[in-house]
Amino acid sequence: MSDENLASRRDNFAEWYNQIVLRAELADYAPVRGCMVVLPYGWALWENIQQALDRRFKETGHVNAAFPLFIPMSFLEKEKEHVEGFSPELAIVTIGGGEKLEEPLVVRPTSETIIGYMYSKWIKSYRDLPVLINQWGNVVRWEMRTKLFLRTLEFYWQEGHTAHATAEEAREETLRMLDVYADFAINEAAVPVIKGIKSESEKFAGAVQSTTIEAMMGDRRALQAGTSHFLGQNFARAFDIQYLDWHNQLQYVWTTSWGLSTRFIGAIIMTHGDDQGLILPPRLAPIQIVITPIYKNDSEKSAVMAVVDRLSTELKEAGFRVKVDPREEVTPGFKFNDWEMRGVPLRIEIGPRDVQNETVALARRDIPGKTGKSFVPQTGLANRVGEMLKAIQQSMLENATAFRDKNIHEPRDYAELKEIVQDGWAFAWWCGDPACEARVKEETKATTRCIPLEQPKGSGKCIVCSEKADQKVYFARAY
RNA sequence: CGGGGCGUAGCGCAGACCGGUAGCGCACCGCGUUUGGGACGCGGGGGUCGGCGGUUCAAGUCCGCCCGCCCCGACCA
Repeated sequence: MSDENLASRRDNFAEWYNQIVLRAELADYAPVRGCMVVLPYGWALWENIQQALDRRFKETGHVNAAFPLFIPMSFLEKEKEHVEGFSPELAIVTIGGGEKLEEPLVVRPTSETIIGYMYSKWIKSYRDLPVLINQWGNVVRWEMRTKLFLRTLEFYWQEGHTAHATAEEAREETLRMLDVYADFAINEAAVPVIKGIKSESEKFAGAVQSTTIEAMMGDRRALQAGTSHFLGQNFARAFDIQYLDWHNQLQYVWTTSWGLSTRFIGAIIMTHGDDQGLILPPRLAPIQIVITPIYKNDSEKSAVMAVVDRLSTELKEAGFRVKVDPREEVTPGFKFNDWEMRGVPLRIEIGPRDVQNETVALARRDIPGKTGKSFVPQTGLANRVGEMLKAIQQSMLENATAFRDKNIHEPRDYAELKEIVQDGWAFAWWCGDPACEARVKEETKATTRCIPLEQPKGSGKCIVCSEKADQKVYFARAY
Protein backbone atom coordinates (compact mmCIF):
# COMPACT_ATOMS: atom_id res chain seq x y z
CA MET A 1 0.00 0.00 0.00
CA SER A 2 1.30 3.44 -0.82
CA ASP A 3 0.11 6.98 -0.98
CA GLU A 4 -0.97 7.74 -4.51
CA ASN A 5 -0.13 11.41 -4.10
CA LEU A 6 3.25 11.04 -2.48
CA ALA A 7 6.47 10.83 -4.46
CA SER A 8 7.97 7.36 -4.37
CA ARG A 9 10.83 6.82 -1.98
CA ARG A 10 12.65 4.66 -4.47
CA ASP A 11 12.15 6.81 -7.57
CA ASN A 12 12.72 10.24 -6.14
CA PHE A 13 14.03 10.20 -2.60
CA ALA A 14 14.69 13.96 -2.43
CA GLU A 15 11.19 14.86 -3.51
CA TRP A 16 9.71 12.20 -1.24
CA TYR A 17 11.58 13.72 1.69
CA ASN A 18 10.43 17.28 0.98
CA GLN A 19 6.82 16.20 0.62
CA ILE A 20 6.84 14.24 3.87
CA VAL A 21 8.20 17.19 5.83
CA LEU A 22 5.53 19.50 4.41
CA ARG A 23 2.58 17.12 4.43
CA ALA A 24 3.21 15.63 7.84
CA GLU A 25 3.37 19.26 8.97
CA LEU A 26 6.77 19.04 10.55
CA ALA A 27 8.00 22.25 8.94
CA ASP A 28 7.23 24.81 6.26
CA TYR A 29 9.34 27.08 4.11
CA ALA A 30 9.89 30.55 5.56
CA PRO A 31 9.94 33.74 3.45
CA VAL A 32 13.74 33.90 3.68
CA ARG A 33 15.76 31.56 1.47
CA GLY A 34 17.07 28.58 3.36
CA CYS A 35 15.02 29.23 6.47
CA MET A 36 12.18 27.15 7.80
CA VAL A 37 9.34 27.34 10.25
CA VAL A 38 9.22 24.37 12.58
CA LEU A 39 5.51 23.59 12.89
CA PRO A 40 3.88 22.45 16.15
CA TYR A 41 4.03 18.76 15.23
CA GLY A 42 7.70 19.02 14.28
CA TRP A 43 8.49 21.00 17.39
CA ALA A 44 6.71 18.46 19.58
CA LEU A 45 9.01 15.84 18.11
CA TRP A 46 12.01 18.08 18.83
CA GLU A 47 10.81 18.57 22.41
CA ASN A 48 10.77 14.81 22.90
CA ILE A 49 14.28 14.61 21.46
CA GLN A 50 15.33 17.40 23.81
CA GLN A 51 13.91 15.64 26.82
CA ALA A 52 15.56 12.34 25.96
CA LEU A 53 18.94 14.06 25.54
CA ASP A 54 18.61 16.52 28.38
CA ARG A 55 17.88 13.74 30.83
CA ARG A 56 21.10 12.03 29.74
CA PHE A 57 23.08 15.27 30.01
CA LYS A 58 21.87 15.82 33.56
CA GLU A 59 22.61 12.20 34.47
CA THR A 60 26.21 12.73 33.36
CA GLY A 61 26.60 15.81 35.53
CA HIS A 62 25.93 18.64 33.09
CA VAL A 63 23.94 21.82 33.70
CA ASN A 64 22.21 24.14 31.24
CA ALA A 65 22.90 27.82 30.67
CA ALA A 66 22.34 30.38 27.91
CA PHE A 67 24.99 32.44 26.13
CA PRO A 68 24.40 35.41 23.80
CA LEU A 69 23.47 35.19 20.14
CA PHE A 70 25.96 37.92 19.18
CA ILE A 71 29.68 37.39 19.25
CA PRO A 72 32.31 40.10 18.64
CA MET A 73 33.99 39.47 15.28
CA SER A 74 37.40 39.55 16.94
CA PHE A 75 36.53 36.49 19.06
CA LEU A 76 36.14 34.33 16.00
CA GLU A 77 39.52 35.45 14.73
CA LYS A 78 41.37 34.25 17.82
CA GLU A 79 41.48 30.61 16.78
CA LYS A 80 43.01 30.31 13.32
CA GLU A 81 41.43 27.09 12.05
CA HIS A 82 38.13 28.02 13.59
CA VAL A 83 37.82 31.32 11.74
CA GLU A 84 39.06 29.78 8.50
CA GLY A 85 36.43 27.09 8.79
CA PHE A 86 33.54 29.34 9.63
CA SER A 87 34.18 32.70 7.99
CA PRO A 88 32.63 31.76 4.62
CA GLU A 89 29.32 31.09 6.29
CA LEU A 90 28.98 33.87 8.85
CA ALA A 91 26.07 36.26 9.14
CA ILE A 92 27.48 39.56 10.39
CA VAL A 93 25.65 42.48 11.96
CA THR A 94 27.21 45.85 11.14
CA ILE A 95 24.42 48.23 12.10
CA GLY A 96 22.58 48.41 15.43
CA GLY A 97 19.92 50.93 16.35
CA GLY A 98 20.62 52.82 13.14
CA GLU A 99 24.29 53.33 14.01
CA LYS A 100 27.24 51.62 12.37
CA LEU A 101 28.84 49.40 14.99
CA GLU A 102 32.44 49.93 16.10
CA GLU A 103 33.04 46.24 15.79
CA PRO A 104 30.86 43.95 13.68
CA LEU A 105 28.92 41.29 15.58
CA VAL A 106 28.74 37.76 14.33
CA VAL A 107 25.50 35.85 14.73
CA ARG A 108 26.85 32.73 16.41
CA PRO A 109 27.59 29.82 14.09
CA THR A 110 28.63 27.89 17.23
CA SER A 111 29.66 29.20 20.62
CA GLU A 112 33.16 27.94 21.44
CA THR A 113 34.55 31.47 21.27
CA ILE A 114 32.14 33.38 23.45
CA ILE A 115 31.98 30.54 25.93
CA GLY A 116 35.77 30.33 25.93
CA TYR A 117 35.91 34.02 26.74
CA MET A 118 33.55 33.54 29.68
CA TYR A 119 35.38 30.45 30.91
CA SER A 120 38.61 32.43 31.07
CA LYS A 121 36.90 34.77 33.52
CA TRP A 122 35.37 32.00 35.59
CA ILE A 123 38.13 29.47 35.80
CA LYS A 124 40.97 30.32 38.18
CA SER A 125 41.73 27.18 40.14
CA TYR A 126 41.70 23.44 39.67
CA ARG A 127 38.85 23.57 42.19
CA ASP A 128 36.72 25.30 39.50
CA LEU A 129 37.11 22.29 37.21
CA PRO A 130 35.55 20.59 35.47
CA VAL A 131 33.03 23.02 34.01
CA LEU A 132 30.22 21.06 32.38
CA ILE A 133 27.75 23.37 30.66
CA ASN A 134 25.26 22.75 27.89
CA GLN A 135 23.05 25.23 26.09
CA TRP A 136 19.92 24.70 24.02
CA GLY A 137 19.70 27.33 21.34
CA ASN A 138 19.86 28.33 17.74
CA VAL A 139 22.78 29.15 15.48
CA VAL A 140 23.18 30.61 12.00
CA ARG A 141 25.38 29.36 9.18
CA TRP A 142 25.02 30.91 5.73
CA GLU A 143 24.94 27.71 3.72
CA MET A 144 24.97 27.67 -0.06
CA ARG A 145 22.56 24.87 -0.48
CA THR A 146 19.81 24.20 1.99
CA LYS A 147 17.34 21.44 2.72
CA LEU A 148 14.58 21.27 5.31
CA PHE A 149 16.00 20.10 8.68
CA LEU A 150 19.24 18.81 7.13
CA ARG A 151 20.82 22.14 6.37
CA THR A 152 19.07 25.44 7.00
CA LEU A 153 20.55 28.90 7.54
CA GLU A 154 19.28 28.87 11.08
CA PHE A 155 18.94 25.68 13.05
CA TYR A 156 18.16 24.58 16.59
CA TRP A 157 20.51 22.40 18.57
CA GLN A 158 22.26 21.86 21.82
CA GLU A 159 25.93 22.56 22.27
CA GLY A 160 27.84 21.27 25.25
CA HIS A 161 31.06 22.99 26.27
CA THR A 162 33.27 21.56 28.94
CA ALA A 163 36.63 22.45 30.45
CA HIS A 164 38.90 19.98 32.24
CA ALA A 165 42.15 19.89 34.13
CA THR A 166 43.71 17.12 32.07
CA ALA A 167 43.75 15.92 28.50
CA GLU A 168 42.70 12.44 29.61
CA GLU A 169 39.64 13.79 31.37
CA ALA A 170 38.66 15.85 28.33
CA ARG A 171 39.10 12.88 26.03
CA GLU A 172 36.96 10.78 28.35
CA GLU A 173 34.29 13.45 28.28
CA THR A 174 34.36 13.54 24.47
CA LEU A 175 33.74 9.81 24.30
CA ARG A 176 31.22 9.86 27.13
CA MET A 177 29.06 12.30 25.19
CA LEU A 178 29.51 10.36 21.98
CA ASP A 179 28.15 7.38 23.89
CA VAL A 180 25.23 9.48 25.10
CA TYR A 181 24.43 10.41 21.50
CA ALA A 182 24.71 6.85 20.29
CA ASP A 183 22.54 5.59 23.14
CA PHE A 184 19.93 8.22 22.33
CA ALA A 185 20.01 7.50 18.60
CA ILE A 186 19.76 3.75 18.97
CA ASN A 187 17.44 3.40 21.95
CA GLU A 188 15.16 6.41 21.53
CA ALA A 189 15.15 7.08 17.79
CA ALA A 190 15.82 3.53 16.56
CA VAL A 191 18.51 4.98 14.32
CA PRO A 192 21.45 2.54 14.30
CA VAL A 193 24.46 4.83 14.25
CA ILE A 194 28.12 4.01 14.01
CA LYS A 195 30.51 5.70 16.41
CA GLY A 196 33.81 6.77 15.03
CA ILE A 197 36.54 9.34 14.60
CA LYS A 198 36.55 11.90 11.82
CA SER A 199 39.55 12.11 9.54
CA GLU A 200 41.71 15.25 9.65
CA SER A 201 39.96 16.70 6.63
CA GLU A 202 36.49 16.06 8.00
CA LYS A 203 37.01 17.22 11.57
CA PHE A 204 35.53 20.31 13.21
CA ALA A 205 37.35 23.58 12.55
CA GLY A 206 39.50 24.09 15.65
CA ALA A 207 39.29 20.57 17.06
CA VAL A 208 42.17 18.24 17.78
CA GLN A 209 39.90 15.29 17.23
CA SER A 210 36.26 15.03 16.19
CA THR A 211 34.11 12.03 16.89
CA THR A 212 30.80 11.37 15.22
CA ILE A 213 27.77 9.18 15.04
CA GLU A 214 27.10 8.32 11.41
CA ALA A 215 23.77 7.03 10.16
CA MET A 216 22.67 5.49 6.88
CA MET A 217 19.63 7.08 5.30
CA GLY A 218 17.03 5.25 3.19
CA ASP A 219 18.81 6.25 -0.02
CA ARG A 220 22.02 4.76 1.42
CA ARG A 221 23.70 8.12 1.81
CA ALA A 222 25.42 8.88 5.10
CA LEU A 223 24.34 11.52 7.57
CA GLN A 224 26.50 12.93 10.33
CA ALA A 225 23.92 12.80 13.10
CA GLY A 226 25.87 14.22 16.02
CA THR A 227 29.44 15.17 16.89
CA SER A 228 31.65 15.35 19.95
CA HIS A 229 34.98 17.14 19.76
CA PHE A 230 38.18 17.03 21.76
CA LEU A 231 39.46 20.58 21.38
CA GLY A 232 42.76 20.07 23.17
CA GLN A 233 44.09 23.41 24.40
CA ASN A 234 43.34 25.25 21.16
CA PHE A 235 40.56 27.37 22.57
CA ALA A 236 42.14 27.52 26.02
CA ARG A 237 45.20 29.19 24.51
CA ALA A 238 43.15 31.42 22.19
CA PHE A 239 41.03 32.67 25.10
CA ASP A 240 43.55 32.33 27.85
CA ILE A 241 41.62 29.90 29.98
CA GLN A 242 44.15 29.16 32.70
CA TYR A 243 44.01 27.78 36.21
CA LEU A 244 46.40 27.15 39.04
CA ASP A 245 46.89 23.45 39.57
CA TRP A 246 47.53 21.65 42.86
CA HIS A 247 51.24 22.39 42.54
CA ASN A 248 50.50 26.14 42.16
CA GLN A 249 51.45 25.94 38.48
CA LEU A 250 49.53 27.93 35.87
CA GLN A 251 47.97 25.55 33.35
CA TYR A 252 45.75 25.80 30.32
CA VAL A 253 42.50 23.84 30.54
CA TRP A 254 41.48 21.15 28.07
CA THR A 255 38.09 21.66 26.44
CA THR A 256 35.46 19.69 24.58
CA SER A 257 32.33 20.57 22.67
CA TRP A 258 29.51 18.42 21.39
CA GLY A 259 26.33 19.08 19.47
CA LEU A 260 23.22 17.49 18.08
CA SER A 261 20.70 19.46 16.03
CA THR A 262 17.25 19.47 14.48
CA ARG A 263 19.01 17.73 11.63
CA PHE A 264 18.32 14.59 13.63
CA ILE A 265 14.65 14.96 12.71
CA GLY A 266 15.79 14.55 9.12
CA ALA A 267 17.64 11.41 10.15
CA ILE A 268 14.49 9.94 11.68
CA ILE A 269 12.45 10.72 8.57
CA MET A 270 15.00 9.28 6.17
CA THR A 271 15.72 6.21 8.27
CA HIS A 272 12.18 5.06 8.92
CA GLY A 273 9.75 6.60 6.43
CA ASP A 274 8.04 4.67 3.67
CA ASP A 275 5.87 5.37 0.61
CA GLN A 276 2.91 5.93 2.89
CA GLY A 277 4.67 8.69 4.81
CA LEU A 278 6.48 9.21 8.06
CA ILE A 279 7.08 6.48 10.63
CA LEU A 280 8.00 7.75 14.08
CA PRO A 281 9.65 5.66 16.78
CA PRO A 282 7.17 5.22 19.66
CA ARG A 283 9.58 6.61 22.24
CA LEU A 284 9.79 9.97 20.48
CA ALA A 285 6.44 10.21 18.68
CA PRO A 286 4.39 13.24 19.79
CA ILE A 287 1.31 11.08 19.36
CA GLN A 288 1.90 7.41 20.12
CA ILE A 289 -1.66 6.23 19.68
CA VAL A 290 -4.44 7.75 17.60
CA ILE A 291 -7.97 6.58 18.18
CA THR A 292 -10.36 6.68 15.23
CA PRO A 293 -14.02 6.30 16.09
CA ILE A 294 -16.26 4.79 13.41
CA TYR A 295 -20.02 5.20 13.30
CA LYS A 296 -22.83 6.07 10.93
CA ASN A 297 -25.67 7.45 13.05
CA ASP A 298 -26.34 9.07 16.40
CA SER A 299 -27.10 5.90 18.28
CA GLU A 300 -23.93 4.24 17.03
CA LYS A 301 -22.05 7.42 17.79
CA SER A 302 -23.04 7.54 21.43
CA ALA A 303 -22.25 3.87 21.92
CA VAL A 304 -18.89 4.15 20.15
CA MET A 305 -17.85 7.41 21.80
CA ALA A 306 -18.58 6.02 25.25
CA VAL A 307 -16.01 3.31 24.60
CA VAL A 308 -13.59 5.74 22.96
CA ASP A 309 -13.72 8.07 25.94
CA ARG A 310 -13.29 5.30 28.44
CA LEU A 311 -10.34 3.69 26.64
CA SER A 312 -8.58 6.95 25.79
CA THR A 313 -8.76 8.01 29.44
CA GLU A 314 -7.46 4.63 30.49
CA LEU A 315 -4.54 4.84 28.07
CA LYS A 316 -3.68 8.41 29.01
CA GLU A 317 -3.68 7.47 32.67
CA ALA A 318 -1.33 4.63 31.81
CA GLY A 319 1.07 7.29 30.50
CA PHE A 320 0.63 7.01 26.73
CA ARG A 321 0.45 10.01 24.41
CA VAL A 322 -3.01 9.53 22.96
CA LYS A 323 -5.08 11.53 20.50
CA VAL A 324 -8.69 10.95 19.57
CA ASP A 325 -9.63 12.04 16.04
CA PRO A 326 -13.28 13.06 16.33
CA ARG A 327 -13.60 14.71 12.90
CA GLU A 328 -16.94 14.02 11.27
CA GLU A 329 -16.24 15.75 7.99
CA VAL A 330 -13.83 13.10 6.79
CA THR A 331 -14.25 9.35 6.46
CA PRO A 332 -12.35 6.78 8.52
CA GLY A 333 -10.33 5.81 5.45
CA PHE A 334 -9.16 9.38 5.07
CA LYS A 335 -8.11 9.48 8.70
CA PHE A 336 -6.17 6.23 8.38
CA ASN A 337 -4.12 7.68 5.57
CA ASP A 338 -3.80 11.02 7.28
CA TRP A 339 -2.30 9.58 10.47
CA GLU A 340 -0.13 7.19 8.55
CA MET A 341 1.33 10.17 6.70
CA ARG A 342 2.08 11.72 10.08
CA GLY A 343 3.81 8.59 11.28
CA VAL A 344 1.75 7.78 14.39
CA PRO A 345 3.06 4.35 15.45
CA LEU A 346 -0.22 2.80 16.54
CA ARG A 347 -3.84 3.36 15.51
CA ILE A 348 -6.87 2.11 17.38
CA GLU A 349 -10.13 1.82 15.45
CA ILE A 350 -13.32 1.58 17.44
CA GLY A 351 -16.62 0.95 15.64
CA PRO A 352 -20.04 -0.60 16.30
CA ARG A 353 -18.64 -4.09 15.82
CA ASP A 354 -16.09 -3.44 18.54
CA VAL A 355 -18.75 -2.13 20.88
CA GLN A 356 -20.69 -5.31 20.24
CA ASN A 357 -17.70 -7.65 20.68
CA GLU A 358 -15.89 -5.61 23.34
CA THR A 359 -12.86 -5.43 21.10
CA VAL A 360 -10.81 -2.78 19.29
CA ALA A 361 -8.83 -2.90 16.06
CA LEU A 362 -5.10 -2.21 16.37
CA ALA A 363 -3.11 -1.13 13.32
CA ARG A 364 0.67 -0.96 13.41
CA ARG A 365 2.21 1.80 11.34
CA ASP A 366 5.41 -0.14 10.76
CA ILE A 367 3.52 -3.05 9.18
CA PRO A 368 1.34 -1.61 6.43
CA GLY A 369 -2.07 -2.90 5.39
CA LYS A 370 -4.08 -5.77 6.80
CA THR A 371 -1.03 -7.68 8.02
CA GLY A 372 -0.47 -5.10 10.70
CA LYS A 373 -4.09 -5.06 11.83
CA SER A 374 -5.52 -7.13 14.63
CA PHE A 375 -8.69 -7.24 16.74
CA VAL A 376 -8.08 -7.49 20.46
CA PRO A 377 -10.21 -7.41 23.62
CA GLN A 378 -10.83 -4.08 25.33
CA THR A 379 -9.83 -5.52 28.67
CA GLY A 380 -6.14 -5.22 29.37
CA LEU A 381 -5.70 -2.81 26.45
CA ALA A 382 -3.09 -0.64 28.16
CA ASN A 383 -0.79 -3.58 28.73
CA ARG A 384 -1.30 -4.83 25.22
CA VAL A 385 -0.58 -1.52 23.49
CA GLY A 386 2.41 -1.01 25.75
CA GLU A 387 3.82 -4.31 24.55
CA MET A 388 2.99 -3.44 20.97
CA LEU A 389 4.69 -0.05 21.11
CA LYS A 390 7.78 -1.77 22.48
CA ALA A 391 7.62 -4.29 19.68
CA ILE A 392 7.31 -1.51 17.10
CA GLN A 393 10.27 0.34 18.58
CA GLN A 394 12.36 -2.81 18.52
CA SER A 395 11.29 -3.84 15.06
CA MET A 396 12.10 -0.39 13.68
CA LEU A 397 15.63 -0.64 15.05
CA GLU A 398 16.05 -4.16 13.71
CA ASN A 399 14.84 -3.21 10.25
CA ALA A 400 17.04 -0.13 10.09
CA THR A 401 20.04 -2.11 11.30
CA ALA A 402 19.44 -4.87 8.78
CA PHE A 403 19.11 -2.31 6.00
CA ARG A 404 22.33 -0.62 7.05
CA ASP A 405 24.31 -3.84 7.28
CA LYS A 406 22.95 -5.08 3.96
CA ASN A 407 24.29 -1.95 2.31
CA ILE A 408 27.77 -1.91 3.79
CA HIS A 409 30.23 -3.77 1.61
CA GLU A 410 33.93 -4.54 1.85
CA PRO A 411 35.60 -3.81 -1.45
CA ARG A 412 38.45 -6.06 -2.58
CA ASP A 413 40.05 -3.35 -4.68
CA TYR A 414 39.73 0.30 -5.60
CA ALA A 415 37.52 -0.38 -8.62
CA GLU A 416 35.07 -2.20 -6.41
CA LEU A 417 35.08 0.65 -3.89
CA LYS A 418 34.13 3.06 -6.65
CA GLU A 419 31.16 0.90 -7.54
CA ILE A 420 30.02 0.34 -3.98
CA VAL A 421 29.91 3.98 -2.95
CA GLN A 422 27.57 4.80 -5.82
CA ASP A 423 24.84 3.04 -3.87
CA GLY A 424 26.06 2.03 -0.44
CA TRP A 425 28.87 2.30 2.08
CA ALA A 426 32.30 0.83 1.62
CA PHE A 427 34.23 -0.43 4.64
CA ALA A 428 37.89 -0.61 3.73
CA TRP A 429 41.46 -0.37 4.95
CA TRP A 430 42.90 3.12 4.71
CA CYS A 431 46.52 4.15 5.23
CA GLY A 432 45.49 7.50 6.71
CA ASP A 433 47.03 9.59 3.94
CA PRO A 434 44.79 12.59 3.13
CA ALA A 435 45.79 12.21 -0.52
CA CYS A 436 44.09 8.81 -0.74
CA GLU A 437 41.00 10.21 0.89
CA ALA A 438 41.00 13.19 -1.47
CA ARG A 439 41.30 10.93 -4.49
CA VAL A 440 38.24 8.94 -3.47
CA LYS A 441 36.28 12.15 -2.96
CA GLU A 442 37.43 13.55 -6.28
CA GLU A 443 36.58 10.45 -8.23
CA THR A 444 33.42 9.26 -6.46
CA LYS A 445 32.07 12.15 -4.34
CA ALA A 446 32.29 9.76 -1.40
CA THR A 447 34.09 10.94 1.73
CA THR A 448 35.46 9.12 4.72
CA ARG A 449 32.55 9.08 7.15
CA CYS A 450 34.41 7.85 10.15
CA ILE A 451 37.11 5.58 11.47
CA PRO A 452 34.90 3.38 13.64
CA LEU A 453 35.91 2.96 17.26
CA GLU A 454 35.38 -0.77 16.90
CA GLN A 455 38.21 -1.93 14.67
CA PRO A 456 38.97 -5.39 13.37
CA LYS A 457 42.20 -6.95 14.50
CA GLY A 458 45.34 -6.84 12.43
CA SER A 459 46.19 -4.70 9.47
CA GLY A 460 45.74 -4.60 5.72
CA LYS A 461 46.53 -2.72 2.58
CA CYS A 462 45.11 0.71 1.82
CA ILE A 463 42.24 0.34 -0.63
CA VAL A 464 43.56 3.28 -2.64
CA CYS A 465 47.37 3.12 -2.60
CA SER A 466 47.98 -0.43 -1.32
CA GLU A 467 50.39 0.81 1.36
CA LYS A 468 50.20 -0.71 4.81
CA ALA A 469 47.06 0.33 6.68
CA ASP A 470 46.20 -0.32 10.32
CA GLN A 471 42.65 1.04 10.36
CA LYS A 472 39.44 0.43 8.52
CA VAL A 473 37.19 3.32 7.54
CA TYR A 474 33.75 3.90 6.04
CA PHE A 475 33.54 5.64 2.69
CA ALA A 476 30.14 6.95 1.57
CA ARG A 477 28.40 9.77 -0.16
CA ALA A 478 26.97 12.02 2.51
CA TYR A 479 24.39 14.71 3.08
C1' C B 1 28.57 30.97 -7.64
C1' G B 2 27.68 27.71 -12.31
C1' G B 3 23.61 24.42 -14.75
C1' G B 4 18.26 23.33 -15.00
C1' G B 5 13.12 24.26 -13.68
C1' C B 6 9.34 27.36 -11.92
C1' G B 7 6.49 31.92 -10.22
C1' U B 8 -1.60 32.64 -12.32
C1' A B 9 -7.02 31.71 -5.62
C1' G B 10 -4.60 28.42 0.51
C1' C B 11 -2.26 24.04 -2.52
C1' G B 12 -1.46 21.70 -7.48
C1' C B 13 -1.95 23.31 -12.36
C1' A B 14 -4.18 25.02 -17.46
C1' G B 15 -4.37 29.54 -20.20
C1' A B 16 1.06 32.15 -23.16
C1' C B 17 3.41 29.65 -29.21
C1' C B 18 -1.40 32.70 -31.98
C1' G B 19 -2.87 39.71 -27.22
C1' G B 20 -9.54 40.73 -26.57
C1' U B 21 -10.63 41.68 -19.81
C1' A B 22 -9.04 34.59 -15.88
C1' G B 23 -10.34 28.91 -15.61
C1' C B 24 -9.90 23.55 -13.68
C1' G B 25 -8.94 20.01 -9.57
C1' C B 26 -8.19 19.80 -4.40
C1' A B 27 -8.94 22.68 -0.05
C1' C B 28 -12.56 26.32 2.20
C1' C B 29 -18.13 27.97 3.56
C1' G B 30 -23.70 26.31 3.60
C1' C B 31 -27.46 22.33 3.23
C1' G B 32 -28.51 17.22 2.70
C1' U B 33 -27.11 12.15 2.19
C1' U B 34 -22.74 9.29 3.81
C1' U B 35 -18.84 6.84 7.40
C1' G B 36 -14.61 -0.67 9.18
C1' G B 37 -8.97 2.01 3.91
C1' G B 38 -8.45 8.52 0.65
C1' A B 39 -17.43 9.62 0.13
C1' C B 40 -21.27 12.08 -2.94
C1' G B 41 -24.96 15.77 -4.66
C1' C B 42 -26.55 20.80 -4.97
C1' G B 43 -25.32 25.85 -3.86
C1' G B 44 -21.39 29.48 -2.64
C1' G B 45 -16.85 32.68 -1.36
C1' G B 46 -12.03 33.74 -2.85
C1' G B 47 -7.06 36.12 -7.75
C1' U B 48 -3.32 44.13 -7.96
C1' C B 49 -1.65 36.70 -12.89
C1' G B 50 6.21 37.64 -8.46
C1' G B 51 7.81 43.18 -9.20
C1' C B 52 9.03 47.43 -12.26
C1' G B 53 9.19 49.46 -17.01
C1' G B 54 8.13 49.19 -22.37
C1' U B 55 5.14 47.96 -27.05
C1' U B 56 -0.28 48.23 -28.09
C1' C B 57 -6.88 50.78 -28.72
C1' A B 58 -6.10 46.45 -25.45
C1' A B 59 -0.91 42.54 -21.88
C1' G B 60 -1.49 36.63 -17.64
C1' U B 61 -0.04 36.30 -22.93
C1' C B 62 4.92 40.11 -26.67
C1' C B 63 9.91 42.79 -25.18
C1' G B 64 13.58 44.44 -21.31
C1' C B 65 15.35 44.59 -16.41
C1' C B 66 14.91 42.95 -11.45
C1' C B 67 13.31 39.70 -7.36
C1' G B 68 12.20 35.02 -5.30
C1' C B 69 11.82 29.73 -4.74
C1' C B 70 12.89 24.53 -5.86
C1' C B 71 16.20 20.77 -8.01
C1' C B 72 21.38 19.30 -9.64
C1' G B 73 27.01 20.46 -8.70
C1' A B 74 31.49 23.07 -5.53
C1' C B 75 31.03 24.15 0.77
C1' C B 76 28.62 22.29 5.35
C1' A B 77 25.61 19.98 11.68
